[in-house]
Order: sequence, then C-alpha cells, then structure tokens
Amino acid sequence: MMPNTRLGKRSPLGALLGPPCPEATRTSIAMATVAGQQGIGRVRGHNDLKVYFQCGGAGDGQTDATDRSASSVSPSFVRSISSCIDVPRSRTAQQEVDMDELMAAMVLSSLSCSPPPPSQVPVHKDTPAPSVDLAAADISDSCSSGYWSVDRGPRSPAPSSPTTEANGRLATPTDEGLDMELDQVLFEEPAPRKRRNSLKVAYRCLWPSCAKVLTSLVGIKRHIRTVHLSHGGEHERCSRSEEDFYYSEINQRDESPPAAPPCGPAPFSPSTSPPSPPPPSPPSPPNPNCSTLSQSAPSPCSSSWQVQSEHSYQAPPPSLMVLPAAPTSCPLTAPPTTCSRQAFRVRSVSVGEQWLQHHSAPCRRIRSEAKKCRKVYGIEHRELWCTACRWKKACQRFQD
DNA sequence: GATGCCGGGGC
DNA sequence: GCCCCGGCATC
Repeated sequence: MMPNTRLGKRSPLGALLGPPCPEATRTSIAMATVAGQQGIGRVRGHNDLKVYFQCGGAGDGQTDATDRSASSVSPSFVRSISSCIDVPRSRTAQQEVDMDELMAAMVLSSLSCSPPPPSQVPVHKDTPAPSVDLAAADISDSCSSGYWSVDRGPRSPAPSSPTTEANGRLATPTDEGLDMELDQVLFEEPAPRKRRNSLKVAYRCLWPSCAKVLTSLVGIKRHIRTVHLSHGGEHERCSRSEEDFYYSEINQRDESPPAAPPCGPAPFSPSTSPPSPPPPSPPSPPNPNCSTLSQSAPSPCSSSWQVQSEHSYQAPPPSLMVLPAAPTSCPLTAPPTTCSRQAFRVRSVSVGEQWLQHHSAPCRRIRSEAKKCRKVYGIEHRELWCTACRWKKACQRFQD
C-alpha cells in the first residue's frame, strides 16, 4: 500500500485525489489510506460508501471479497465511489506531470492486461459481469486502469436506484467535464504521440473476460457499449464516457505477442490495421529537431540551440548570436501554429528521445574550421577569450 | 599533444 | 547564473 504522502504528487492516484476534496471525499480518502491494507476506505458516517484505491502491489488484491458482497447488495455502492473520489479536480495539475502520467498510464495499461495473480483474479477482475453496475465499479477499480479507475465510479451508468441517482448528480456535473478532460489527457493525447512514432495503435477491451482488440477507437467503444455496457443504454451520455474506461490503448510494441489475448479472433485484420512499417525510416533519427539540426546544418544550428537552451554564456552580441548560422529554416523557428502543441509533445517524449540521442549518435560537435578564441588570441591572452572559450565551452565568438 | 567542448560540480 | 574543470573526441 502506498504511503499517504505519496498520493499527492507523482502517483496518478495521488494526483486524482490530491487537491481540493469535499469533506466526504477527504474523509473517505483518509480512511481509505488508513485502511490501506484492505485497499478500501469507508466514509465516516456512511458505511455504505466505499473508496477503492488501487495498490499496485500484490497485496491489494485480497481486499474486498467482503466488500463486493456488500456492495453488490447496496446499489449506492457505485455512486458512493463516484461521490467520494473526485478525479477531475486534480486533473488540471496533471498536465505538469505529463510524462509521469503517460508512463504510468502505459504501465498500468500493460499491467491491467497481464494475467493477474490467482489471488487477485477472483476479487477484482473476474467479478462476474452479470451485475453490470457492480462489475463496472469493481472492474474499473482494480482491473482496467489501476489508479485512474478510482474516479470512474461517478460516470458509471450503472442502473442505480433513485437515491443513488440523486446523489450521483451532485457529484456528476463537475466530474463529467473534468473526466472528459482526463480522457483527453489519458487516451486521446497519447495517441497522436504514439502514432507519431509509427506505432500500430489498437484498443484493447479491458472487460474481465474479454480482451478484444480493435484498431479503431470507435470500434472499441461500440464494442464496449454494446457488449458490456448494454444495460439498457439508458444514459447515452454517461455510457459514452464510461466506455473510455474499459479499453486501453495499446500498440504493437507494447503488446507482447505471446500474451495474445484469450479472445481468439485476432482482430488485427490486414485491412483495418495495415502492419505499419517499423518506425520511421532508419535515417530519420528519433528526434526531429535533432535530425534536422544535425543533417542540414550541423554545427551552426545545434550550436546556437545548445547555447541558448543550456548555458546562456554571456553570449556574444545578439547579432552575432543569430548571425553565424542564421538558420531560418531551423526547426527551432518553426511556425507558431504547431508550436504549442508540438512543444507539449516533444517535451513529453523528450526523455526517451534524448536517451536515444545520447546513445545512438555522437552528439559531440565536429571541430569546426573556424578559429577559436584560443587560436586567435593565444593561450597567453586568455582574458581576451570569449567566456565560453574560457570555460571550455563551445566558442560563442567564432561560431561556424 | 593541442584543441574544442560536453557534462558536471562548486559557489 | 556564473565560473571552472575533468574528460573525451577530434585534429
């Protein structure tokens, strides 16, 4: 079980739970945390309200055999989750930890698809679908997407009793809007990134006994809606968003072939998902910026980039700064239209790309032909060198 | 060996 | 952010 302190920051769950919580929520969270070993918290004064929180460890699975039984009886169960856990509120802050989220989401997705330990299976995942509302809640908690699932309660279109419905509405309005936001962050945002990497994107149904994989978002949603969430299709609105929770985006690289889902029909039809050729062409390095820089104008562009980004060594006169390379076509000066979005993406993937950069290609700049301060002034006149040269950095004065 | 400069550390 | 240096790649 994770310590209380960890909930607030990097952990998606923490992010979800962190910020302003209604009294009940806070209480429940606290209780839940205290009851950590169980993986369940109850709201004081509302014993029927429970909070499920995901504990990545193996220990959490044992949690709620009893609870499930209890919850299955009480219709308020589903709503209880929704009212107690407010994912969305913290969601705005999540953009800041986009990378973490992305990683966490990916890890969780893969985990959720891996066969759970026997002990866990019956408890969470294999909750029989029949009682859909219950299943939705339970599954969403433990199985489908780990931490994220906690908040999903509210959206579950589970056929709730009037009372639950009433309560649910209290929490719904804010949750919904924010949930949509979360969906964007978790499911829609990452998608383009993966596609950019030429990964074959597919969507796997996370419903316990179903591991159907579809290549289209619409398809998987429809599948979930019709096959798993077909309980009357009452609230189109709710179910629409709920579907998002029962599938996870996968890509060819992430998915281990042997772990082919039990669902026999391999949904990858050549027509629908043409085996996308392995990532870009070899010549194209992982980082577009780098590629362009290194290929088109190796030293000038990269030099000015590095200098500007890393050390702004008492740069030479501004004019000089821009002059030498004057790389008007340099990606750094890319049109602002794509700038904001690209910057976001680039930032999120930069870690891996940077790693590749460092390990795949020599990043040390080639020695330029230009005379450097050392040559020009000689080592005896070191005081005349540009600062960068004095500091053994890339010469700022005599750039290529 | 000289040179250029990256990466990192101290302040 | 400024300053410096170890260490590496290249010449």
